[in-house]
Amino acid sequence: MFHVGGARSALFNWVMARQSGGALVLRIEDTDTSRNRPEWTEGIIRALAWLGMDGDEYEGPYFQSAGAAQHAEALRTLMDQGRAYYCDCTRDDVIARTGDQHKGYDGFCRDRGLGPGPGRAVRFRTPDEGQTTVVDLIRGNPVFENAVLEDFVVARADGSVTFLLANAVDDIQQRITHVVRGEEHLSNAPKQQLLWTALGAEPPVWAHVPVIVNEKRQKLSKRRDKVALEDYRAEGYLPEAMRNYLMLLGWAPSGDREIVPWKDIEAEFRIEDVNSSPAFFDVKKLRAINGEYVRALPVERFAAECRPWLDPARAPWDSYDPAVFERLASLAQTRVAVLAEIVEMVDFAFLPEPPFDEAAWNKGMKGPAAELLAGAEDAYRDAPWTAEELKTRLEAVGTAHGLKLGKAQAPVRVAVTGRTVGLPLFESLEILGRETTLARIAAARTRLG
RNA sequence: GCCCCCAUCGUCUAGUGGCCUAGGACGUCGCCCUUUCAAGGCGGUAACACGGGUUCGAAUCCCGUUGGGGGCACCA
Repeated sequence: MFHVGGARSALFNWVMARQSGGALVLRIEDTDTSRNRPEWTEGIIRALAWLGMDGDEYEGPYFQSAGAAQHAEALRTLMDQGRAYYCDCTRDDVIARTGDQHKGYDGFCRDRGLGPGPGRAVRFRTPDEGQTTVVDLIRGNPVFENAVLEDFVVARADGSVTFLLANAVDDIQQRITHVVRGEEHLSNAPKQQLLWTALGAEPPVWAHVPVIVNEKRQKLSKRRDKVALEDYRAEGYLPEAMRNYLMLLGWAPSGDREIVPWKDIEAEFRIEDVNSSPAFFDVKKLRAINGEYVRALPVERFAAECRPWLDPARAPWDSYDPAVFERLASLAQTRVAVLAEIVEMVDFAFLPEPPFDEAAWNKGMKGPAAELLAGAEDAYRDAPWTAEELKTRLEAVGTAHGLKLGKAQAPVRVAVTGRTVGLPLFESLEILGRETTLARIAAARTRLG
């Protein structure tokens, strides 16, 4: 599962790396062995590739767990400097003492001089005074009082180091100059910076990207919101549209433009211009933008992009004819905003029977539907099978009943396609062919009684 | 509770002291086109959270208020 927020951060990182000629490094932060799956990495790589980031666009992936030796060494350095100490407090101990779940560590073991042992973690001794200023390209330079920074854990009781330390060590070693990540990490920045300094390095420049929120203005969460890039991909959002939209969240290209070629984005983007307030993930807008991209596709490309959704393995029909779809594609292109929608747009042509929908049937078969269908059947039996002719003949049938084409076509549409709305009717009939069309009209007449 | 952040139409944004009776896009509404539905065209709707300053002048700068958000794990 690749979170859309992560995707946006990745995009920002990517663009910045390309602009500066620097390298983008992909690091899998797997220091917590208890919650890690190798296949997740594959998913991340696949998602990045879908967005346009092939393996040659970044260095790595590096696995953080592979650096355990250096992490351990850094830990020793901190111990030797007296910047870290052993602690045997459990979380419950701390809460019992402070009476507050969210108060952070109280420094109980700071000067107990504990040695290593089972159940003992290592905490970093944060300075009692002074301030830590985080140089952040997006939110100015937030200042943190060192005194309010708790003594955080840098190594677990089992000896493994935590994310904070591992990151600092790896960042220093990989000579990271810019850290661009979600705002939820902002409060980690001063801690990590303290670590960088303690390890003798000059801290990087940060950019904490505002979170993406839902309609209730809360950070998008896997639990309650649709956040997986893969889900959008499966619905038929185009990667070009997705990355264009993601870049629009918190940033805007020059001029009154929104649909912008990627090369322009790459040329114009500046992390300093990213808004510092949270942005709502508006699927309606995403959809609109996707529609623009879909319509801009050459029709052959459009047809090719639709293929996965039409494949009998996935579609509700057993077999389908690519030649038929090719003829329908141009009719469907302006009517599809998200590729998955192609299925119900053209299913009438591949299903043995038109799909039946009670509401559609009732709506389409109102009034003189029976007479209209009878008239159409007669008119079509020997008609030259062209859309033009089919239209003219049904028009005449309608006129005989005092109806305009808009009304007269309704029963035929429902009889043949099963729906009240859809592709242009006469063109569809032409492609469907006389035999099927007539058979469906006859079937509908029977059903009508 | 503590730390940090944020605040322009419903939404994403433009705007960096006069060009702003605040622009664009999505949404929404209406009209046109029309074989349904889209697409397309035209038009409407709708915002500087509030209160104080600073200034000749403030959406833009400062302070406060209110409101929202993020974080406070031996997760990352």
